[in-house]
Amino acid sequence: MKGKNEIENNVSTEDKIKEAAKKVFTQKGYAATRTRDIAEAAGLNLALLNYYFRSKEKLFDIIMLETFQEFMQNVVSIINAPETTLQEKIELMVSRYIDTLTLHPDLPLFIITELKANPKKFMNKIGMKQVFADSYLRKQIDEIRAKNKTTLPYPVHHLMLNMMSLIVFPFVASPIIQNVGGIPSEQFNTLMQERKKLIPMWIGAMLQPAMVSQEIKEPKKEVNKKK
Amino acid sequence: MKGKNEIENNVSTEDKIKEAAKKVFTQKGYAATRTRDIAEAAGLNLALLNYYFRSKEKLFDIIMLETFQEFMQNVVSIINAPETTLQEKIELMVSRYIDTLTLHPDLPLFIITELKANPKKFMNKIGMKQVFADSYLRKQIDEIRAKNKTTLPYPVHHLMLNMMSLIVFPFVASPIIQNVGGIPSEQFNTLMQERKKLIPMWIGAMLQPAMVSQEIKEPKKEVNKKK
DNA sequence: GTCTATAACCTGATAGAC
DNA sequence: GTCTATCAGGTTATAGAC
Repeated sequence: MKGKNEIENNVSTEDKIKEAAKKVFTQKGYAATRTRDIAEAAGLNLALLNYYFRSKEKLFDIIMLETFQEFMQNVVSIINAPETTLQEKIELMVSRYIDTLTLHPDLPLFIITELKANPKKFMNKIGMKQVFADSYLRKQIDEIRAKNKTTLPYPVHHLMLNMMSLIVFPFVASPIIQNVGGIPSEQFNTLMQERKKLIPMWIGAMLQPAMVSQEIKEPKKEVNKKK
Repeated sequence: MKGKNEIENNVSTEDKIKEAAKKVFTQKGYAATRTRDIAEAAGLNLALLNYYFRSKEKLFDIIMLETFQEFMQNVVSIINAPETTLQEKIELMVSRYIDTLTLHPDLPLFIITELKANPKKFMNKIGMKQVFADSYLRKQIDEIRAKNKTTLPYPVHHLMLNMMSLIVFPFVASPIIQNVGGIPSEQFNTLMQERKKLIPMWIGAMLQPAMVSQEIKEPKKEVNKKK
């Protein structure tokens, strides 16, 4: 169907459109992008979009699904590898996520926004309800807790949530960090590189049962406070 | 100008519009909301919007500014109180933020999205470049570090970022947590209540210099792993 | 398959009656 | 101040030439 006898610019029109669509959609969101933007970004005519994909919405759905799966796939494979230690898993996840998101910083905000705008639409098509609960990672954490003969003073899922928070939130909040905080994007990337080493360390600390009793040591204030 | 001699439903039309606008805008974002939605939510006519505020955009700008300031104000007052200890500040911030966001879970995503869509527009009007760097909280952290005669193995601003991540990210990601993770909103709120106690604990652990050396204790794997 | 021109529709904004 | 009716502009989708 493609690559007849012309030299072809290597990539099919359909893929050009998808590529451009992904770029514009992830950057501006569904509602704010006009099909014209996509056509322009692809260096193509508007009518082509409707020729290849029937409508803006249909095109969007494809992009959305692919993007989301790509995003999750990353974790799933790491999280379920039986040959890596817990420590390695954590380091791998942090590192790979930070690299991916440094290249595609718009991804998380895009996925979250569109999933929120249309939960029912994508809920079903995303067949992964209990990614974390069923994972090998989860099993390893449980093992450690058993081995150490201690119980974490909180449900385990907080840990996963914390890890994702520490990794993903800075990217999501980068409009604030960069514009309000006045940090240029170059410095932001450095910050995230630092976190590759720091986040596993922090997560490790959260796994320590001893941690519970630790209090912040600081000079006592003498001022009376209302309470 | 209002409340002439009619019984008046207590709240002025202008405020009805603002209230409805805030609700719809924060829920769907600027691009996806139609002025008709706002009018309907306010139980009023479309033309009224343009009568009171000149355009959709002008109305939006007002909402956006107010919302953002409200959001930041919360921190600033806590962060700069000289009479509370560091520990108290952290507990207060966590607790107050979680309460606010439980009531208005859309706020962070809204602010981030719109700030990203139009950085230049709001950058100037938001007069708070270095909220954290200049804060009393920052000063207290520095004091502790001096007192303990240790240096944290990372720049301090990570700490603030971590705290915001642990608090705010779950709300931002709630579309994923609730729809993909299959956690109902009631259970989500419980989760966040738990975190009121947990986050200060975790942040405390991050402040411990000893933390650095802690490694995760787990059974060693014998499997060869590629590297 | 790709383009131009245009139709069909939607949305923000206004005119004008009350 | 509030409403109904309508306009003006922009956006998606299609018809039809090449």
